[in-house]
Formats: sequence, structure tokens, C-alpha cells
Amino acid sequence: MFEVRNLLKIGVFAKLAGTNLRTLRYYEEVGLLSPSARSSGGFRYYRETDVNRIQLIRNLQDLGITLDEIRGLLSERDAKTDRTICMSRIQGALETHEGLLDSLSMRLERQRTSIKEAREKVAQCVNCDVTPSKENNYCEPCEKTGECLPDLLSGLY
Amino acid sequence: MFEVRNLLKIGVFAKLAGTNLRTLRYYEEVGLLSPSARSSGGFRYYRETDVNRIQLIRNLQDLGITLDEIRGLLSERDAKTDRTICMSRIQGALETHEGLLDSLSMRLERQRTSIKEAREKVAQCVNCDVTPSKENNYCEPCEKTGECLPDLLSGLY
DNA sequence: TTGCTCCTCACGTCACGTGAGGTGGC
DNA sequence: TTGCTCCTCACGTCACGTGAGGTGGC
Repeated sequence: MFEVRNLLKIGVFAKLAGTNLRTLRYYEEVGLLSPSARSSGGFRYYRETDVNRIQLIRNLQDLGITLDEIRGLLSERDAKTDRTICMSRIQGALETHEGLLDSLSMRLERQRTSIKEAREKVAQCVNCDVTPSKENNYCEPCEKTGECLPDLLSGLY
Repeated sequence: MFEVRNLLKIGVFAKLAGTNLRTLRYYEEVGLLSPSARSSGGFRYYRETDVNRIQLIRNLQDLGITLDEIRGLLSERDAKTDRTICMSRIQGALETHEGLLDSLSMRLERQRTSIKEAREKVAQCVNCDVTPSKENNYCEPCEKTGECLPDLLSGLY
């Protein structure tokens, strides 16, 4: 019987972290996060604060980067290097993270405006009396205005 | 020699759409978007406006939904149903899209504030003279303030 | 005709999902 | 001791990546 003080079994840890057993085992397999201890029977035990580590990994995944890249970004913890070097690597990781966040945010903003355009146009289409011709069964260009559809609507029609 | 008017071969179409041949062939395989025509030799030919269709699919993928769900959302085009039914399905698709966008945006905003918190704290850590003890080599809780680290920094240390 | 583009298999990969069959721990 | 949790294989899946070997088209 080893010291279990403050350590969590994989089940409760997974629930706290909002993930599941398979994912945690996979993260261990690829070297992203290992349990802090193992029981003699092989049970994994995790530090409660490592929930934040998992959250960080999930956040970076949401930003579209691979687990391999994430491991590169987060390798400071294991690298027992000089303190100041370590701090600057952490600052670098934060900057990279912010950069990824910015670029995805911008893409989403563009999506938002295109949805707005599409909604305005579709409000017109609802009241349109033109039946699309055989030659133009996608309403492109619009037979009323002669204009192209907004890109998003063009994808939907 | 069939009519090629305004149709694009897969290569130029892929470049316009910002994707590649394999992805386009896969989309066809799973029934997301088929080329408008095939040459006698089997070459795929796409409508230029279908670039918008590809963009829409990519956008929805960025929002974290599967190709199977996307196919469900975009099936109006093939469903030769009543016009008003069709329009309301399109409006539904736009609403779903906007909902997905909102929820991801909110997650990203939370990430943004947590990065800010982490940066503020790490600015303190850079000037910290406390060497982490053996019992607390993660600086959790911080030995200066006694407080927990911001979640994101906790994941990094 | 030459060269570039495209074709169809078909196996590989990443990040897990999903059992099968067996053991650990309060 | 019972039941729930956990363990390790190991095969499956989704959305493509990456050749191999062959043909189409201006």
C-alpha cells in the first residue's frame, strides 16, 4: 500500500478533466502526460492539478494542432533546464498559444459575417417568385438581381 | 469531347478551394460533393461556384462536426422537395451553423482570458527568487502568495 | 509524341472507440 | 466475498496521406 495522498484514480480524474480513460491512456502512450504514480497492481494515480494540464492539451487541440506539436510546446516541464531558460520557453508557449487563438478567432469572425450575409439574402429568397430555370437550377446568379449569391448561400443552394 | 464550359478539372478546382485532390475524392466517396461531370476518360469536372460548397464544408469541420453530420446539414441540395420546405431547411442549417460558431467562440474567449491571467502571473514568476522545494516542485500552491496558480500556468509548470 | 495531369487501388496514420478477457482494492 | 474499477492487448474507425502502376488530354 503506497501513498495515495491527494492522488486520484483514473476514473475520477477523467471525470474531473472532462475526458475519458482511453484518451488518458493514449496521452500517456505518446508521452503527453503520465500518471504521477502507479499502484503495485498497475492502477494509474493522477495529481488533481494535472486536470489543468489536460484542459490545456484539449484547448490546444481545439486550435487545430497535433498532439505531436503539443508535446513540443509543453516539453518544458520535463526539461530540467535552467530556470530562466525554462521561464522564457513557457512565455514562448503562451505566445504561440495566443497566436493560434488569434488566427482561429479571425477565421470564425469571417464565418460570422458570412452567415449574416447569407441570412439577409435568404430572407429575400423566401419571398422570391422565380422558379430556377433548368440552365440555372442553383439560382446562380440570382435571376432577380443578376448578382452572385453570397458565398455561403452558394454553398447551400 | 463533351461540354467543358465553365467546368474545372480537379487540380485547378482544388487550388481555388484551398484543398487537395485526395480530400475532394474522399468527399465524393462519402457523398458530400460530386463533380458535376466526368470526361469519357474518367476525369472529374467541377463547377466553379462549388468552391463555396467546399469552403462551407471546411468551415463546419473547423467547428468540430463530423462529415456525416455535415452531410445531414447540407442534404437540401439533393432533396428535390417543395420550395418552401427547402428554404426552411436552409434557414435551419444557417441557425445550426451559427449556434456551433457561438459555442466555439465562447470557448475561445475563455481561453483568451486564461492566457491573460497566465501572462500576468508568469511576469511575477520571472522575478521570483523562491526555488521550488522537493515537496512542491510544481510551485503549486505558489510559495510566495500561497495561492493556486492560474489554471493555464498550472498546466504549464 | 512528350509531359503533365489525372485515374484507381490499397496500405499507412493520427487520435482515439470499443470490446474481450482478466485482475485490483476498499 | 461481491461488485465495481481498473488493467492490457488488439482490432475498428474517421478523415484523410502517400505511394504504385497506369492512362487521358491540349
